[in-house]
Amino acid sequence: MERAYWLMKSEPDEASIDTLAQSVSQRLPWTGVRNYQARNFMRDAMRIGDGVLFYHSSCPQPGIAGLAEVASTAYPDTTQFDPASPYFDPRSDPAAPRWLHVDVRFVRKTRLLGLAEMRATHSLSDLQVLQRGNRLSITPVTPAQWQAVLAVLDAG
DNA sequence: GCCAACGTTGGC
DNA sequence: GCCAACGTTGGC
Repeated sequence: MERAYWLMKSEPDEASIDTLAQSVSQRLPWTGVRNYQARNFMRDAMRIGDGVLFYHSSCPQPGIAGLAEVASTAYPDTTQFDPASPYFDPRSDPAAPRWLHVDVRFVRKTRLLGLAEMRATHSLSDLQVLQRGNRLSITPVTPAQWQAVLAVLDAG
């Protein structure tokens, strides 16, 4: 299967591109996804080696902050069973975990490609994350969109 | 299956 | 803090 591409949102207060870069293995479990569509992308469509645009959300400067790579297939998210976790889900059955996640590996930081610039750039205008009403924390990116993002990053 | 109420996301 | 948009829940 050929390499696919994704945009994954993270709140930098929780996990930023620097968190990923500075983690021991430069690799983090993408825990906390509690949306079925986003979960299904990880479970059904992601493959090891897929490219990831690391996006900072809910922060002063939202935008793409770096590149990463899918580093595992999907496996159960342990935070769903931890009552102390904000991601605790009392309705999830340990025998059939509801929530899964992949691991993500650091590739490199980029300049911050801010949301306003993304919106102002024609070649990026069809990115799913920019579409009206989109709230998904994980969205697919086409090979053409991936190339366009890299080109815009280089141009800046 | 419908749909109103409620919760969450996330930019501004 | 506001609010648009969308997802989830649960009564019926």
